[in-house]
Amino acid sequence: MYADIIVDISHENLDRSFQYHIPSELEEEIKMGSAVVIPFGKGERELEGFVVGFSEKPKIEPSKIKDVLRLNAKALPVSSRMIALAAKMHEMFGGTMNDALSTVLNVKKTVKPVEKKTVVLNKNEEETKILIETYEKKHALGKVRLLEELLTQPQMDKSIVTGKLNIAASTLEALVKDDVIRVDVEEVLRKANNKSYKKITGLVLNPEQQSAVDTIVKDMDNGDKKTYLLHGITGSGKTEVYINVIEHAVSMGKQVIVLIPEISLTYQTVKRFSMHFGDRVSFMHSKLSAGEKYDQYRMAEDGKIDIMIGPRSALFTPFKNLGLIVIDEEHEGSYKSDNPPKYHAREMAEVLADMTGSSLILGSATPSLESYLKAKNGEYVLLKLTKRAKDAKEAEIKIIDLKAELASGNKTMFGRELVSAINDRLRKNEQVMLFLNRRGYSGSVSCRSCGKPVMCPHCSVSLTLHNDKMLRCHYCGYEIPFVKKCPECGSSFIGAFGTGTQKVEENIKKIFPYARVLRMDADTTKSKDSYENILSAFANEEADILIGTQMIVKGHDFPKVTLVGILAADLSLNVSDYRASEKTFELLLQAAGRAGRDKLPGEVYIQTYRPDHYSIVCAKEADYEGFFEKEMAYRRLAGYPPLSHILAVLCTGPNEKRNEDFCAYLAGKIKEKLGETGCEDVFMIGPAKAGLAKVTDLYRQLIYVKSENYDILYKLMKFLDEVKDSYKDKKDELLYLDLDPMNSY
DNA sequence: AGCACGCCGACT
DNA sequence: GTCGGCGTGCTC
Repeated sequence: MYADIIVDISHENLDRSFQYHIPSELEEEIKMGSAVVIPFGKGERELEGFVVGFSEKPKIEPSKIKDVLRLNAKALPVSSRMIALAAKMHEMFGGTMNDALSTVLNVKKTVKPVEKKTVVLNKNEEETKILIETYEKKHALGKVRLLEELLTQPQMDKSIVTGKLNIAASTLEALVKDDVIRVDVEEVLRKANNKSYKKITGLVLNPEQQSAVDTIVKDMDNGDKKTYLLHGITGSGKTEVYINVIEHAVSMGKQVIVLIPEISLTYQTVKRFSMHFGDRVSFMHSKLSAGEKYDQYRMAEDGKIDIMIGPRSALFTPFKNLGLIVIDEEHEGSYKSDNPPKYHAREMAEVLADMTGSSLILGSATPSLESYLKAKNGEYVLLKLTKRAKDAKEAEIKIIDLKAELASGNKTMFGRELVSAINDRLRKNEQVMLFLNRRGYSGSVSCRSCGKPVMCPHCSVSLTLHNDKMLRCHYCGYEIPFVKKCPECGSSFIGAFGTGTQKVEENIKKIFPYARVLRMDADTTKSKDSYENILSAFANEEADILIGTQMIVKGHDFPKVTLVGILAADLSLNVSDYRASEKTFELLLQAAGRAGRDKLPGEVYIQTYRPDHYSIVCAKEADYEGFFEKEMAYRRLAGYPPLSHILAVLCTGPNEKRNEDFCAYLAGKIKEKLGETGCEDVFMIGPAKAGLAKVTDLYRQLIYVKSENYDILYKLMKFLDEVKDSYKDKKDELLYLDLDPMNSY
């Protein structure tokens, strides 16, 4: 009997299985997914690997095949379901099989359990008293101290004994040896969700929520596994729907995975769910320690929890009886992985749901075009929530035309209506959120004489001015003091253009000197708890105005916020990315959703130079349907996803010329390949300098290949992955392949 | 990845 | 003459 084994080294040359002979004594134990130790290479060095298949016959000359050494005791065995999931991921999104395996096995190693040690008295009272006397005679004061303490309480934490009582380890050992005491060891699982929350029961649902729940529950009862797109406006209570459906799934003995877009949303989501499901809820994300991760993994496997919450990686929780997957804010770009395998959590969730017969709920106020299209085509069941829960009314959205403001002499960054609205809220003791999608003090710094912006020497972007008088690159972190003279022409007419959150904060403090202002962006949230601190300070009404970048718009619930100002809606609209309109629309609706979430009515001001752009007009009307139609028409015309597909081929390297040559070589290969298969409807764009032509001193060349046929692009991706090594002059050049990219390069 | 083999330059 | 540079190739 032979096993196909993947070695635990992530390298292309090793990205295949190797056949090993299974010694007869291991035949019983080795299973699909077993972690094994194998001899590898000339040096017979011992490597770890995973069994991904079995075969009766040797595929190569039998004398070359070595024996499996043993099972890898340190590693967790992987269920064959996870191996299959990894294989599917590898197949769908490229990368090495090992990358796929390590993504799926986000917990690989067993970690020593935390042990709770208790010192227990082994003798009765009389015997102990006699012992104390004899020890006193021997001047064994430590033993006396401990035994006297144990007479009052026969069981003590070892940490108290060695700590507070200051008993030496040798003293304990001696007593254990003489059978006077014993030390009991108990394994303690590190609970990630270690807080307890007030329990809530009996949610009252409005008719829309109830009907959504009923639809899903009915299908579940009938064993009908489906995917649902829950399209609910902000504040419509999607979470209540999740909770009710989860309750049903759990009552059927099923387990549930809930995906959230970001680690930062973990705390509030866990709190929400724990209030209903108590300690049957846990969470898992990359910031947990290895031990914590391992214990969450075990708790899931042992059925000690029912609900796992977390970002992308939580999808791979090893539940025995998975019945439901929920993906909240399914439109979020963060569900697509940045590093290989560049998988999309939504698509992997579909695979996993198919494999396990689980239901899948995708929830969003602004569904991705991909999902909405599928819902319209009947692939997903569309469920709508059109009313805000808790009798809250939808916020009123107003547009401020910055062109008109400028024409009438207002040169500030705040429209007059917005200023008076802020004044009004400050007077009424209500809260305001101001949103600007650019951190730092201002945008670029450029010379008024020669017109050249000050650039980062390592990346092809202009430096951003911060209020500590430093110019910083937001891509590589390079910084220099603010230059007084233009580095190009020496002119001293140099100035900063555009506005960042720091400048907004400064100006707001000037206009409203008495307002208490908080700012939240990448610069103020560097330390571990800063994120939570700022949000809780604002929630506790320790501030009147919260200024921030997009991180403030996601899912937070501040009942006292009645005014949201979007200072420059155009910032996200003007980026060169085919998703710009979609992202802007999402952002505007999400931001608008922060206003008036409770009893107080909300108001939203959108400042823009392009008041007629459809993503702004549709956001004002909260008209998702209208936006969808217009955006789909644009995508159809331009041949963009979801109607068409794109393969991004990015080449990087430290030498500009060599990198260009490498990319040109690949472009030639693409042409050859396409000519060969005779595809009419495949278009290659490029090669050309990427939008970001240089990052951290690496030059970037880009090719886009578009086609309506996903298969062709997929095959092309595999093909490029194979031929890239046939380029002879390749040195430090790297190739990145991304199918239907979520961000622009 | 990591290790061995192999074919050329400066040294005890 | 040899030691060691790292380019090349292979791993069941």
